[in-house]
Amino acid sequence: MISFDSFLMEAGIPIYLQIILFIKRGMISGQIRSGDELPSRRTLSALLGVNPNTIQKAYRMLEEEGLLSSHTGAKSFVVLDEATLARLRSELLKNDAQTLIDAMKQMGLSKDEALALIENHWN
Amino acid sequence: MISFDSFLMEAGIPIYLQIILFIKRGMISGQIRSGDELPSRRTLSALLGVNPNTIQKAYRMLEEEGLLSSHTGAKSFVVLDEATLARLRSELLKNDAQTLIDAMKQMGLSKDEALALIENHWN
DNA sequence: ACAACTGTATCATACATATAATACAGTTAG
DNA sequence: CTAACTGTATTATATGTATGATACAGTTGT
Repeated sequence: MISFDSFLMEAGIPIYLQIILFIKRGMISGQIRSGDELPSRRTLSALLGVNPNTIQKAYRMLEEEGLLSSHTGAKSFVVLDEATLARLRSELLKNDAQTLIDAMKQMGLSKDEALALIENHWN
Repeated sequence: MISFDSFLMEAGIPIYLQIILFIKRGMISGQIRSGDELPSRRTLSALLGVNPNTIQKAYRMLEEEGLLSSHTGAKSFVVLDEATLARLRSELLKNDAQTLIDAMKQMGLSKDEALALIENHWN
């Protein structure tokens, strides 16, 4: 069963999007693999202190993207092939990198200053 | 007059927050300085294609944070001292760095992999 | 003085997000 | 079989975000 122990709520971003991101990043890291069972909507709802409908919204969007399989009565599980995993990895990494780079450039930092900033804050 | 030429709308984040961030980052870069006049609510509204009330919300929050001064009838202008600027710089840089680092760690990247990612996407 | 601009305030509407309370249909384990 | 769990659907309510229209008060330049 997938663990949500390290899930931290972040203000400003919709909860259902945070859940989607958390699961996608888990897939990229290898902690979440094809065939893995997801916690039920009600279980995750209780675990995170979030309304079941919000969990359902996140799961539904993941299903529409083809990343999980859901059928009435049965537990939902992850569906992943190598091509999809590569696409996910590429999309998320590129987006995260570009977001930081745009912010750094707008604040007038050089590449080296940005790299040093990440270096210093890593631990 | 402060320029908003390089302002790009980003999906998913409230517009008024994007405007606030844009202005704060301009302050950090030195492009926006104490005493500078801001575009009027109506002018910026037309420039960005955004409702005047949304601009007002952003300006109002900046004023509540003490970063600008507004008085009925007169143009609003930036209010900045060195201590505030240092606080802004520290807050935004730390937040941006930590956001990226958390994402990279969750996806299982090492520090060197993260640094290489930024390095490769900088240009 | 006056016209044209400022900021400010209010009202209505629409959509997205999140919660709450139910209900029902399909599955799975004891 | 049956109880307890699944997913799914519906309805209602509240809040935040964004738009649109309008009004009024204070300023600034000519």
